Amino acid sequence: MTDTLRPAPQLHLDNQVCFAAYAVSRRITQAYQPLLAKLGLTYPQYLVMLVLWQKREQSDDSMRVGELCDVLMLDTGTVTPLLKRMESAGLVSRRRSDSDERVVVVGLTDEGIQLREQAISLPLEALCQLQMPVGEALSLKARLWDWLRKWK
Amino acid sequence: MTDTLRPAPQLHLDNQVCFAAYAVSRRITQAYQPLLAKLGLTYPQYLVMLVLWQKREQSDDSMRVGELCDVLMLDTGTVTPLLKRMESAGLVSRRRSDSDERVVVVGLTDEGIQLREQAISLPLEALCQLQMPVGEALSLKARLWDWLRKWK
DNA sequence: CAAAATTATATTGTGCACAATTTATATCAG
DNA sequence: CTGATATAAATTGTGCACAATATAATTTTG
Repeated sequence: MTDTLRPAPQLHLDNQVCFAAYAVSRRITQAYQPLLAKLGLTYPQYLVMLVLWQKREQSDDSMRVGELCDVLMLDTGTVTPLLKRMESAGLVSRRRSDSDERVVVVGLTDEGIQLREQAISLPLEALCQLQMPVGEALSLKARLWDWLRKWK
Repeated sequence: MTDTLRPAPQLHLDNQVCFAAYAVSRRITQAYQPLLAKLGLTYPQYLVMLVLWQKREQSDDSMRVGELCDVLMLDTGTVTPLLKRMESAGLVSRRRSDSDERVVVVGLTDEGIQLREQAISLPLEALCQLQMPVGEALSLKARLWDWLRKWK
């Protein structure tokens, strides 16, 4: 047995930004999970739908895989299989671009568009689930987006 | 083709607390990853080491699997295989408790204790990696822990 | 004390995350 | 026009996360 270690507060769990962010993120995702299950979506799949629904508000829901990766800050190794599962589920379509055969364009199916109706109330329901006041959510959101803009 | 959708700002990606938290968490983990690779640790493995190192500052680094799950807010399906990999790597030991055969007690090996030396400077290096001032880190940390205490 | 309920961990199966590599297409330099 | 370079996705492999279930030991109850 080695001696007791000299305290190093910077290594204590409750002094870690990293763990706090990780725990908060998982906790929020957990609140969404049962709500999303009703729509047959996983959490990352929901994020893809958010992006495509938002794009469609401008009459165009098509998007390159690479754009999706950029917006969600995920890589193709995550996104490609994710989109394939969503395609099998009938929510999105995937096709090669005509102008550039390297590019794959993703779009919503009718079913994918319809699903938005059931998602409209979801963000608010998630806050309820967490017993988290809307003001608190807005303020934490602002703080985290500030951080992302500066250090992503 | 269906019509353009009526805008629903609550479904826009940049209005989601959930996505902001998820992106921040992954971004911070990414900063740690190359530093941890030098120590042969993954990020969740590092968190386990933090907990055990901290416990050892009080002369006792043994901990039940269930305690580890509680502290890290993870379930056994995540932690059990994680600990097995760490055991194979020679960082921790796992043994059944004598007093209660259901319980598995985890402890640090000598190698696991030694590894702390190389981790001492890691939190600061991660902030450097992110170009994130210490003050900013402290303040974000405080904010996230506040949230966890209230809504975990 | 024996059956029932509880507790602690492990197992199984699905779906991310992401590094590293591969495949295919497009662009550029000479 | 052709070889070199760059770009876009897909593939491969490892390690989480977590729901659901299983296994096994302990405690509680009648």
